[in-house]
Amino acid sequence: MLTKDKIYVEAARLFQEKGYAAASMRDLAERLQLRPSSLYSHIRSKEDLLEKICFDNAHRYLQVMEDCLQRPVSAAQKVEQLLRRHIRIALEDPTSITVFNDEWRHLPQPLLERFLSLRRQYEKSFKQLLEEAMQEGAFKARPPQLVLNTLLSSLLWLHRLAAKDEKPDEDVLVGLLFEGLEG
Amino acid sequence: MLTKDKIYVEAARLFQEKGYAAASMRDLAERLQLRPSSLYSHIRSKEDLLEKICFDNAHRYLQVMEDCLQRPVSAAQKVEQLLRRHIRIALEDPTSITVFNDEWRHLPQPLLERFLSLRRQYEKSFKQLLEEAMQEGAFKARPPQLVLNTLLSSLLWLHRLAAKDEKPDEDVLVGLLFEGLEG
DNA sequence: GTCTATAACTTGATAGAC
DNA sequence: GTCTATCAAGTTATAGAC
Repeated sequence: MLTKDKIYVEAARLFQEKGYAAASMRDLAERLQLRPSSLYSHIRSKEDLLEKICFDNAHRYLQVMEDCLQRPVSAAQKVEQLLRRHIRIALEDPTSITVFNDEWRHLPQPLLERFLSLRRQYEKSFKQLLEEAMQEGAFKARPPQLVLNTLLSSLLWLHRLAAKDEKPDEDVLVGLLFEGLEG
Repeated sequence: MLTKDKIYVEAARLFQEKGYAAASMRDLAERLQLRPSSLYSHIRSKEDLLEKICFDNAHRYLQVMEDCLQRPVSAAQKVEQLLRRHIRIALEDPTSITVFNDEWRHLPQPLLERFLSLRRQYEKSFKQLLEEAMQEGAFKARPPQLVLNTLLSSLLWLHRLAAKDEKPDEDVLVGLLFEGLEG
């Protein structure tokens, strides 16, 4: 694996563990068994690391959204697929949801606006899908923004289980979201 | 209001906005129209600010838990009360859930362990309540840890609405958690 | 592409006048 | 209890030898 790629992988882990602001380039260098200055032969700045991590994941989620929208199934089934893909991404690559959700606010200013724009685009598609499913009668009619926020937030804890062997069951989790506590 | 209290209030807001690590004592002083050094006539350190915010909220949630456990109602109804109290706290004092959930990891080491102990205590009570409700047949039987994490996470977005006038409806949110998307 | 050395700056916190 | 002045340590990043 290229040193550059190793740096990005380790940076994502470090940002997840300590948060972007509390993570230092010294930390990062030490984990890679390099001197801090050597990092700069591969990357331009700490902010570049955050930028790549945030935007790679933003595009990944937008790609997932596109895939799900194209499927020839009902809106409710598209939502289910979307949730399942979210769960899988969170379990396979736990840094993704964390950085995507918690650390983007540290992006420097024109990037921050671009990032928020992608995020709004994603949320807009998701909300439309929820509204469709409600019109179909598959979902109970509720304010789509509230439902969207609740759904996305409810998956946020998944990344914490990264280290543990015991992964939560995808079907049970989807069941909980679809049927609620009362099931 | 005492200067000391103003400092704590503003610190909580600042930590919520920028995160503990990215928030500087200079930021804080400026918002209070003080010189940075003046802060230290009222508080001992930046860490003290985080400590108070985290532990005050930990005790507040434990108090809410105690209140709910003592009510002479079914386990499922206790869970509902607990969720409603969580929602109200998040809407009334949006810094609470945020700092309590995101910034505690920056507590210095013996405090961190004490904090996690309180948190485990809270989660243990909550899990027991969920298990009771499942045994009563009010809730579908699912791994309690999964349900707990999903519930607590699903409320995390509430703090973002702090500024907006439009607050989400408590009943709709509780309905979504109890009945799921399909309602 | 790694290293040593260091520049330029920000951080939390203190000393001491008023 | 606020201020000015300042410190010691930590930060990102660069220069230049090898």
